[in-house]
Amino acid sequence: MPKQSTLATTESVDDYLKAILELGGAEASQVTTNALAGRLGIRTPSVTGMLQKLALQRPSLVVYEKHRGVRLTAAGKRRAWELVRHHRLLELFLHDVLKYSWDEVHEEAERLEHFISERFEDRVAAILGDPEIDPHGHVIPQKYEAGVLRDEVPLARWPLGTPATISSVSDRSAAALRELERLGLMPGVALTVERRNAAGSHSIRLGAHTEPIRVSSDLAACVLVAAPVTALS
Amino acid sequence: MPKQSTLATTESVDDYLKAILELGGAEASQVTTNALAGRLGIRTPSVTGMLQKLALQRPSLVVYEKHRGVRLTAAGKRRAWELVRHHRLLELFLHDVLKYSWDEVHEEAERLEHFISERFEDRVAAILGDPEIDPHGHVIPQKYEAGVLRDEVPLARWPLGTPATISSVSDRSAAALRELERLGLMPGVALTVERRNAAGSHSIRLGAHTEPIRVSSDLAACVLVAAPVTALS
DNA sequence: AGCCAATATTAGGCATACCTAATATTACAT
DNA sequence: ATGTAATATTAGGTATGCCTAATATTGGCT
Repeated sequence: MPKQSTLATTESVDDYLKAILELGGAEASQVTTNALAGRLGIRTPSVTGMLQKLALQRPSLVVYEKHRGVRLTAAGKRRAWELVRHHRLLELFLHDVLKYSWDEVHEEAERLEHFISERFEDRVAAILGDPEIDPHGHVIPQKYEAGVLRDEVPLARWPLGTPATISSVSDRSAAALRELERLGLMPGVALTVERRNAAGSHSIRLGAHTEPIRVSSDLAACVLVAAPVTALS
Repeated sequence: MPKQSTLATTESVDDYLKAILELGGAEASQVTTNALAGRLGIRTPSVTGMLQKLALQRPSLVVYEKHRGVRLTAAGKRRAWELVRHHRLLELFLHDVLKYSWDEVHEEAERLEHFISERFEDRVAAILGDPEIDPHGHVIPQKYEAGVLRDEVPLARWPLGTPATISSVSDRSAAALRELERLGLMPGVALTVERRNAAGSHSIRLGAHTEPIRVSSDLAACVLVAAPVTALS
């Protein structure tokens, strides 16, 4: 049986761990107190206090350097990835089985992810056929494993005129998700960025359409793209 | 839109409300501090403190009488019945959709009942076809309504020789549920109590079986029965 | 090097929900 | 009516997780 996270964590601790994982990104950069406070919607003294507490625990979930930021330990990463897996499985389950729309699933998954058992996780995964992708195109980590990284970049950095496929979209803003759906900007969709203006607005041509659509910089910021998958790969 | 409970309650408060509802029974008897402490697994000073706090809230969830016990107010009953509905819907959902066995569902439902949204509740009810009964034979209250009472009595009080049908079984002991299943003592099953001995053990004949089975008093305590439903009713 | 705004920490506090120890009340038996 | 065991409350405490106010530190600009 693969070794798994055995520490009991509270909801708040879980939220900190996930936030550190997400803010730290692929390189697991140190995450600042201010960034965490912003992400979690709480004050910086509260963040400092919690990080100091977490750093003192044994085994420790974080490595905390005063004024310099925080990183997850191996144990912290395991729990954080477990929560990400729970979250993404729940999102897919809410969408495919309970027929939620894709802009409704995030909030409910954010709440439930802390409370489901391993049994529940396994049953949901079994019913969904051990899926690899959630409704927003995010990779669902394998059980007991860290997430994998994909060659996806923000739409804002994709070269003009070069074909791309939408890899994933952020699940954090329900309003943004509704607008993305309305415009047809969903995972798997092929597109080409034709123009960007000074304000960051994008002119984008979708698939076989001839008329480009206008996408605001805020909305573009929610989209990650990748090179199209060729038939040979 | 039916008026619903608008107070935000914590998990602990929810647990108190449900415990008071269940211990108070059909007549909504006053529930003692000691009974609540036993049911919730905490000390009596903690119960006293919480009941005093709940009684002071506006609108109040309980009516508390020092040394005499506690009852739910209308608002307290509404929230308590809502949790019962959540619990029973979740149990059926875990059983029918996620393929949990009937002895596994209680613990998971006990945890999740606090956190599901109204949306989740509605989707689950829709998928299950607005069911009326949970896997243990308990009535699932209608949304926004109190539970209904049925003419069911403990097996220990059913007259000898009189045909009965199992109405519901307690969901609190997983071991008891496994034993009940092994013996075939499940909701809907017809039976006749042939004999009781001084220790409370029952000799029971099931359905068309000719050989009676032996049921301990503890196990019998988990079973509620009713007169068989005739073809005319 | 010095200034200053932003970031971050420290100190003290509040609310929630439980604990133990000490004390008060109740109800039952005699 | 009295005694006593069980029930229940009061008083003070701990842990968790957030808050504000005051203070310290950092990094960028001049």
